[in-house]
Amino acid sequence: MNRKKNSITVADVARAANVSKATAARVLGGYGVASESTRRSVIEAADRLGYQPNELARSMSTGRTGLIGVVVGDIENAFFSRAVRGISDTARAAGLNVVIANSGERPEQEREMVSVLLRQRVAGLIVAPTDDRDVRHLKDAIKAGTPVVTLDRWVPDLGADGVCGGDHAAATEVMEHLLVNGHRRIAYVTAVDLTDGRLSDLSDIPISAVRERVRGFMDAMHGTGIANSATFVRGGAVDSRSIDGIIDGLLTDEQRFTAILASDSLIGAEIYRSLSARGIRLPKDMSLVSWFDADWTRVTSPPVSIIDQPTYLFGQTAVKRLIARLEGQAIPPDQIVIPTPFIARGSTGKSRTTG
Amino acid sequence: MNRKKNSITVADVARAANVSKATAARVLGGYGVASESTRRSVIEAADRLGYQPNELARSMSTGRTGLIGVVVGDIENAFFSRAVRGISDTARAAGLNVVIANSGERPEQEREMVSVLLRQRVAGLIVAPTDDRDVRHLKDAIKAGTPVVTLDRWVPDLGADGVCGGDHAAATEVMEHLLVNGHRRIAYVTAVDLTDGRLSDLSDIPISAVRERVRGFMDAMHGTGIANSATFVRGGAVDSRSIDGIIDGLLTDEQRFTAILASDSLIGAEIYRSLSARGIRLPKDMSLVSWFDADWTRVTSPPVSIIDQPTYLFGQTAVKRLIARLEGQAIPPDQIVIPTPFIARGSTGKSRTTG
DNA sequence: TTGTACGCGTTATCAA
DNA sequence: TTGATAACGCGTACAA
Repeated sequence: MNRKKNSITVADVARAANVSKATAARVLGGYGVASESTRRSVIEAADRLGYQPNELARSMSTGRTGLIGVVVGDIENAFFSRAVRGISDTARAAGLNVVIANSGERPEQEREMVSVLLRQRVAGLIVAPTDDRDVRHLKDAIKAGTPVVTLDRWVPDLGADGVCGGDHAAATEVMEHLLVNGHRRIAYVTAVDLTDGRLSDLSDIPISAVRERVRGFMDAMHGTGIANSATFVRGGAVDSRSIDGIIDGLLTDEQRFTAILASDSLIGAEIYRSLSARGIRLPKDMSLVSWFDADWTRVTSPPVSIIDQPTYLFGQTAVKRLIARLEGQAIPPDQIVIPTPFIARGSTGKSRTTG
Repeated sequence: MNRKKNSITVADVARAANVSKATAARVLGGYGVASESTRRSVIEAADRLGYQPNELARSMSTGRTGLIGVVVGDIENAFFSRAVRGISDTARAAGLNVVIANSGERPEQEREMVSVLLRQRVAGLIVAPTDDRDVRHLKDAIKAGTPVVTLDRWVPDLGADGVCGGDHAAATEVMEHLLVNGHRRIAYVTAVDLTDGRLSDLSDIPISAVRERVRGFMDAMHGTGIANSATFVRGGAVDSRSIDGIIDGLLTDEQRFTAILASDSLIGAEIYRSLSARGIRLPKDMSLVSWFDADWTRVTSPPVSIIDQPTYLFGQTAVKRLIARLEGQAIPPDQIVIPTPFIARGSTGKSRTTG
């Protein structure tokens, strides 16, 4: 066993302070009792030697790591990085440390990351599950005693708490706004991979957040007597190229679309860019609404109407719930819905066909 | 000692497979030798019981964690989150895991986070140091055998490798562009806290990246015979309010400023917004350049000229260097400079005073 | 108030 | 090819 670094241990400190290992451990660990004099000499010896407690050994001994694992879809997405900030700040304040991992919105990688974190013996997990139908790894974690809180997404039969936005309500709110302004041909654009880019059934959408929004979208459409609203949903919006393709499709469609809903701010930005490049003016030629209050939505002309998702709060709430679980609260798992209000800005106006 | 979760251990697997602990450990750990038959029965027992190796115990035994610690200024800043992505991807590919922490650009918190990571026994550290003059914690880490690579910033006497942008060169390039276009009254806006918001000496800037840019900025100004260029540097740009104040100051200054350099993309976005709100037109009334190719710079009208910092590459490079250190390469620590080219877009044009 | 001795789950050494 | 057994650094009954 070739130890690489030989860091200072309690034994070293004990020796230097002429006390037993146990005594040194007690004052350094801040538990048990010790006389003022020995306490002083131990502490003196400790920072003379530059003692740094070994958190690994401590965890082995106590059985708890004080670590919480977080698996997000993409840390580069401000949606998630802000949530991570909320998680970190709140966890830190509670004396917990945070380990972050990316799933890249890929189920295999999500499973892999969860496994890594479990082997690291995290006390609990916060995960934004990539696919509703593929959550056995999360169920296993829960069964093995590691509480899980889902972030931004809700998986009913998982048995975990979930913190999500009010997706159906937000979609309804946006649609009301658009319908009142005379819009009827409205498209919903998402990154979700749909067969052929088109939606055949709601259950094809494996992420509850998106599914609920689309459900709200379609409910509203049906309410106005539009039957084929499923054809107004476009999937596969994953990069500039695919989004250019979708925009081209929408612009040349026999349905003369007057408004677009972007399922997240990355898609929103690409749509904005694509429309600008094609000389489409907002809101005159087209209205645009994006989920998430991203920086870019405030500097465009006109600024872009958004659904405000307070993801810092999402994260904060998720941690609080997780901590409650860690403390042994045995209430049934449930869904915590955080309101995500629609904020109208300049990118939405009256439909050109009526206004 | 109340163990909370009693996970399956090698001992359990060994018992189930009717072999000794040592044998089970060998096949599960993938080291040593074992006959094909025992290997099979051990593996069968392992995944029948759902064995998950305890990484903590493994680390205790081997003395290495396979963890690398990262301390960034703010994970919410796309500059850093992209770097973190570069770090994660590269580290993961090398079989290392990543623990991320925020310093909030505050020295105390940076020290605290480094300490936390060290206690976690990370194999190495990647840090964006908040203050050049306050790096004893990093020196201590290095001395104790944990290699450090600084990110985006270079601290000469630290004895650590550093991955940075070509800050002086980029500033020079931008300034050439602006000077050629007739600009002379150019302001540099940074978040760095300067006494009274004004710069008295370059050494007041505790972050090499900013210092080098300002140095390039002032060199170029001096080159045109402008002596008091230090007064063109404005500090304390930390939020909307302070930036509004700075913009107001610049617009009413007796120097009729025609161009502004934003030290990062958060500042850039706020400046853009502040200028727009005041009816200042780009580039007619004012030219603007921002560091970092943030999303928002591409959707404004006109799009904003930037200095492109490939921070994914920064992160990737930092990890590679760190791994080289972990493998024991004993070359002297040095600075790795990554080019950060100026990309002219619509926000920079001829100075109104000459054009 | 202090010290002894064992356990946590692994790896690694050395005999068998 | 296997199995006992001692580390690793810390917490913690229990005894002194």
